[in-house]
Amino acid sequence: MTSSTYRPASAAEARFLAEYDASAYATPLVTVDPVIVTLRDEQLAVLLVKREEHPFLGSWGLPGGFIDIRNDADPEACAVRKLKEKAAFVSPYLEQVKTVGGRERDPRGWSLTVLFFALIAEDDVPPIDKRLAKWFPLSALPDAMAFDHRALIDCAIRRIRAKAEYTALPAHLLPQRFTLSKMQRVFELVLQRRLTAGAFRRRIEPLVEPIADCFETASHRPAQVYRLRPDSGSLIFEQPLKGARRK
Amino acid sequence: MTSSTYRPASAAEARFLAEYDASAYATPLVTVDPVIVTLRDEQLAVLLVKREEHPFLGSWGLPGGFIDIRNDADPEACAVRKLKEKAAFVSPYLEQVKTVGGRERDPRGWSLTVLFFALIAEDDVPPIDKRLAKWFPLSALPDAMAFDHRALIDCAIRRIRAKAEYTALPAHLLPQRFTLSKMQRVFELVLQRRLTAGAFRRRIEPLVEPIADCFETASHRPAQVYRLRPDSGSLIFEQPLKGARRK
DNA sequence: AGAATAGTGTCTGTAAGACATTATTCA
DNA sequence: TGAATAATGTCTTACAGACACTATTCT
Repeated sequence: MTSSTYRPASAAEARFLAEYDASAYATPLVTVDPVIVTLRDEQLAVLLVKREEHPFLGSWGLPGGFIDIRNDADPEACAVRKLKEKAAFVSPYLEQVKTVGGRERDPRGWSLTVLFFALIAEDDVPPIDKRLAKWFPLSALPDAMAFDHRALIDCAIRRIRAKAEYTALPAHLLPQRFTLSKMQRVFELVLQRRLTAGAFRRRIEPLVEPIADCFETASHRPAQVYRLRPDSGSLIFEQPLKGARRK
Repeated sequence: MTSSTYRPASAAEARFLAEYDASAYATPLVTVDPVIVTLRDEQLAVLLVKREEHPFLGSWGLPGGFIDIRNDADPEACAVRKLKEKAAFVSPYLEQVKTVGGRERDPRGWSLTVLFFALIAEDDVPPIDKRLAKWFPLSALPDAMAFDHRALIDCAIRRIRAKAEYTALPAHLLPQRFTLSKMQRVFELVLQRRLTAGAFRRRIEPLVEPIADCFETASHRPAQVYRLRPDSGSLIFEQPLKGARRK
């Protein structure tokens, strides 16, 4: 299958392309693996599916799979499709991490996988079919997982934690409306350390805007409800976080 | 070709693997493209090769190519092989950027490429066959390039520039021994702005060590020669650079 | 001596962390 | 009134950028 919109530069090139047979060469198996991350019970959790096919039949693994060159426009589209097939996620934040591959990572042969992570707010998590998929907190991942998926998860989580130091990435784990206390808690869970409220607010304030007359009320002072500023774009801070608070 | 070291979990899985034919499914074309970067005449420059095959015959493109699943252990090994095939680079710094793919980027069909960049010191650049390959300064890249290689170069350069803000990545563009002034100049060229000597030295000093009694001499005060500290590892700074100097 | 670059010392501004204090609600 | 959390104000510290000043060599 050759591309349709491309205009060959010469008759010789057109002939070459007409005769080109991509299947004549041995290529790697190519998959996409999304690490779908949310917060559950104050813990980072990832969605795993139970494999219904060989190899690793019955093991837990990432909800990924082969790129379908007929239907996927690009790797991102493939990742979105995988997310849709497992559950009707509402356009979560999706980011490519890296590509890993080699001769040994898949017993079916030389394989390459494009690793993504997706962040989704706890409130936006759709119900899942518990026979097929399950949320695992990071602290209680299954012992034996399919392929190198355990290493892939570690890699994606490292990336998320690293970016939380100098961007507002964890904001994508929050619902659209949130209080700054909730937001701080999410950052603390991702960063695995306590932050001080003053510094956190100063840092995050330029990226959020209060929703007028909207407060979250409880048996204490009501909390202003915020949303991300529509123009806050990449959510990058000038300064990385420095330390942790002592108490 | 299935992996040899894997031990199937069951007889059924062993049977499945024995009968698995990876070539039965349509897979993308899979390539690796390294953006080889050095400094020439006070400018960032990339190595391009003239394509000797269709498509884009005669155009300049990145010195990449197909993954050879027989000989390449993983994508990094493939990138190293590509670098070796074009010139005997001495183990340059190599980093994966991202993977791009889709239906339209290669007229031969749905293709995926794993993008890398390599950094190499001007002094370590081996001589190249000028009929096959050529260094292009970033400011004077060829107008029409093969595939989406122009966009790939832009992407790799953006990554290098971004990391120069919070890591000592540009150090890999220096020879093993260098003066701090030379180092500062390299950072300035990568960052495209002037830096102040005081702040730069404070920042970089923990990552380098002076070589005893080794000075670079000229018609002015001799400059201490430094090398990277062997333990400086990932070369990450606590603080990102903030601004530029005025004059 | 003067040119040229290497290298240092110090001031200032900015922003982070610490922490005490005030604010507001409900039980 | 007290518990609980929200939100603010201020002090201290760390470090980047500015910039003047000293150091050392060669011509």
